Amino acid sequence: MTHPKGAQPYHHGDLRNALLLAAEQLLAEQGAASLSLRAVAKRAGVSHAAPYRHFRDRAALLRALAQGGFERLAGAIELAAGNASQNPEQKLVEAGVAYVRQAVERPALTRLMFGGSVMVEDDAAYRQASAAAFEALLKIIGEGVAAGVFRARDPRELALVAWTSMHGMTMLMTAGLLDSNASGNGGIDDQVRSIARNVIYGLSK
Amino acid sequence: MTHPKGAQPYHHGDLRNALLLAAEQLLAEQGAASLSLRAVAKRAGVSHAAPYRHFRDRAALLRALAQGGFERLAGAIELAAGNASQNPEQKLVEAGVAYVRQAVERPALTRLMFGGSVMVEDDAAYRQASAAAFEALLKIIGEGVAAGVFRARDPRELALVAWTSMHGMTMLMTAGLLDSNASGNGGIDDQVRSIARNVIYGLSK
DNA sequence: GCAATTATGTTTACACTGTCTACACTTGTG
DNA sequence: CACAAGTGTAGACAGTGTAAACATAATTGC
Repeated sequence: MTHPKGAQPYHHGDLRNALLLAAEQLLAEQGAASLSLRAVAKRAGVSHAAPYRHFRDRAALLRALAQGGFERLAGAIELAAGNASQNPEQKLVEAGVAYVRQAVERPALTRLMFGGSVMVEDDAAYRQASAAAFEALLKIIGEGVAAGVFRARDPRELALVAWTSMHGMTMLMTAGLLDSNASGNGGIDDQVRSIARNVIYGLSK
Repeated sequence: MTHPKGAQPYHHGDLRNALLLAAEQLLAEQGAASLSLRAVAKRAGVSHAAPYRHFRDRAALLRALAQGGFERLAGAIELAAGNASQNPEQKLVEAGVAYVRQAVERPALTRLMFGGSVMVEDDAAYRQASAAAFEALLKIIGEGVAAGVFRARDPRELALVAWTSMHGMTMLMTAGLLDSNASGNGGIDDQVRSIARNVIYGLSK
């Protein structure tokens, strides 16, 4: 530590995380398209080329951001399923609520995660993070099938149905094509529960 | 027409459409993020500022592209529903197949349409085009409810369920998180049919 | 017919972006 | 304590969106 107090140290100390934090803020403020690496550097109080010591390029930064989002998502699903009752149906519904809620709270991050513009290369950590979210869901379904609550089918098939529904709702909401703020925040949750139950019980008579 | 033959006329004649066409090609080739207005202009054989005579800015071009996508989507749904048998369930399934197929054929356009980065302002034509796609779906469901095939609920509620499922599948596929090319093109259709039927009949026993 | 107006393209210019290279400082290691 | 590796800075470059000034073609009013 040679820097006199009051002056900024030449080395930031934790720039990588500081950049991710700044980037997440800017992402939420103005969306991914207009998120400039230079603005991220400026917000972190660092020169415009400094990020290149921690991320190969802009895409790598965005990928790291998305990866963090998947980790939080998987955590939220597992937490919700754990808190819900033992009833697999209810677990599934609450997992869906957690999924959508998590996404709607961070629409820009969600669109980044699922937008497809990131990740084209097979970033291993990235794929693993997104797979973990699906596995959490798969576990709930598997238990439900074992308990005889859900139809005796390949849990992967049923999990896919649940996932696509919740994911579709998420995407439509973050795209602004669904009233994501219909009658407050509880409104979203109820909307998700309604859809989830309809998926569970089916559309047909 | 003062231009000698062999030379390009000063006025293009149909530049707006030429720009949209060029943009759609570039979109498919390299995605929306790196779609530059200048590249579009170059492909249309025109100077880099010419597009500004037809689109206020880059976003306006993208919005026009997305709007066209919605119109095609609505058309594909209606066509599929019309071709299917009178059975509302089957109509619904085939509408889903059309929806997903249309999207998977143009992944970049689809992500543009539903990516949320476009359209923030209430572009009336845009909203109308996207609403038309939903109305086509609503009609199928309404007929099914009237025929007693689907449960006696608000058709909007049921349509929402169907929409979210199909849309979720679409988004996961175009993001590369689902095997969109699992065993050829028929593979997609079958996957959609499987999910659609599961939604119709429900997950629970 | 033909001038005036409007529509449509071009050129030039500017600020901003991602990224590269050369350099400076700091920190650890022999 | 030298020196190598790691981390941050400064400057440069090509490419971007967009605005302004200008050029040309098409249209309109007489």
